[in-house]
Amino acid sequence: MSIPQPSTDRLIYLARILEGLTIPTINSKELAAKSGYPSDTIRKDLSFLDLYKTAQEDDPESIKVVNKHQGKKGYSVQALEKSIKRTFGLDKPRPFCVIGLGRLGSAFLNYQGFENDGFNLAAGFDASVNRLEVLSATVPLYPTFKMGEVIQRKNIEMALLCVPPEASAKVCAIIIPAGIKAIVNFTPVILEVPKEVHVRNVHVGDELRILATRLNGTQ
Amino acid sequence: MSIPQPSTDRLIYLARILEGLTIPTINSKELAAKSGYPSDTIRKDLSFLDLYKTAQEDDPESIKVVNKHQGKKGYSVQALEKSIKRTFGLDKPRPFCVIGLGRLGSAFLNYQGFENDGFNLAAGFDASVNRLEVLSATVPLYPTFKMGEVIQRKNIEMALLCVPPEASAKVCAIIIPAGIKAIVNFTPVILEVPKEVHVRNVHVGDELRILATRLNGTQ
DNA sequence: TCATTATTGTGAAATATTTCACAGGAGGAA
DNA sequence: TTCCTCCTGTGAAATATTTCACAATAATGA
Repeated sequence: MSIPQPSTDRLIYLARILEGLTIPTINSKELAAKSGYPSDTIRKDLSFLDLYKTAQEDDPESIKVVNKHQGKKGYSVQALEKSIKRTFGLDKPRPFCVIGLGRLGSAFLNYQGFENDGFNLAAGFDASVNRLEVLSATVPLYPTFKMGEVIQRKNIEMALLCVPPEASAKVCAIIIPAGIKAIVNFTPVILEVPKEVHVRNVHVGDELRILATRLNGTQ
Repeated sequence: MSIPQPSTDRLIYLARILEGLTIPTINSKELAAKSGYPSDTIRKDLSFLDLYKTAQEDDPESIKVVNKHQGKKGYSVQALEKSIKRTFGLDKPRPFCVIGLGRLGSAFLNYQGFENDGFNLAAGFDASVNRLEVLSATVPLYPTFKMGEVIQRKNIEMALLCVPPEASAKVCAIIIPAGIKAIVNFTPVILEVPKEVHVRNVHVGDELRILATRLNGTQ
């Protein structure tokens, strides 16, 4: 029995909220206020988690405190966060790469949050050797012609695609055979990929459009 | 009777696909192949549009060609794109602003696509006067202390929030009373806003996490 | 012209998701 | 301890969304 996609999305958002908290416990109403989701929906979502299991493995003594009914206290923030990450396999870091090191791509080289997010930036690629020489990063950087080989060798399955629009199709033709299974696409191009490859498009114009429909009262 | 949110999201994505096409017509199966959505779902989504109306107002003669059954030809790409934009009020440009002109925020000052997306970048704001002097842009730039006044005077309702995380709450406290009703939030902070203000979070870490759950086969 | 074929548009059925509502258990007060 | 209150966890009901399936209709070709 699998977790519904809308629940998955909400739970990942809740994990982000929990990460930012310093209090020890929180109840479903407080989570509702912070997230904007109804507390019923949140409780239902949480019922898909392996809360009990997490508690048990971490510390058998803590079961009572960590989960199942806790009377008036709500949930342990820490246990909840762990449980969400564990349920979705986000507790062991996955390697990923950045392709295209222009304004946006190179900004990711300096972003300090990926470790905490559960990911490991394992490589950066760019077509311009000049650019690679100018950039200083703790991450290993490679020219495009080594991309396929490096992805394969390092077992990288995820990529941030930050190349100019005209390069996106060519890049996909290299990285997908090399083993990439998930792409965060920052180009405005619609990628045509096999259906086993997952894509999330990040497009400011579309975000603005979705918001605009809400301002309209259409929808 | 309103259009379901999932349909709205898909239609906006379809509009993006249609913008990139040079062919005159397309059918639901071809749209399915390009978008990844089932053709039935697409046809159902399109049934919410005011296709007929669009054709009529643009050119009374074109009704037959533009929509309703077209036999084996499918839809007019142009008419479909227009209809989606019209249905959601995306056909007249809306002003918006960029707040925080660091790496990411300043990149938006040079992005050429907003006009085409249906938006008008009307102002940029940053706390650092030095930074404002260095940046060259066709967009008017202002220091933070003028933000509330400018937003109000220009009737700006939408903002891209690109400030450092610790500044986000303070900024919201200024821009929301000034009239901002929709925010694309690029900070990793969960914004606490009144429920009439719409927020879309753009968070690379969360995108990676959602993709990771799919690689897992969880969900 | 007329038969054939491809494709739309959409009610109705199937499925999925959200909301409800309440039993049951835990904390707190006296 | 005992009662009271609050909050969880979850089936069941309500609602929403997706998929099905097919009548209607336009393009094509004989």
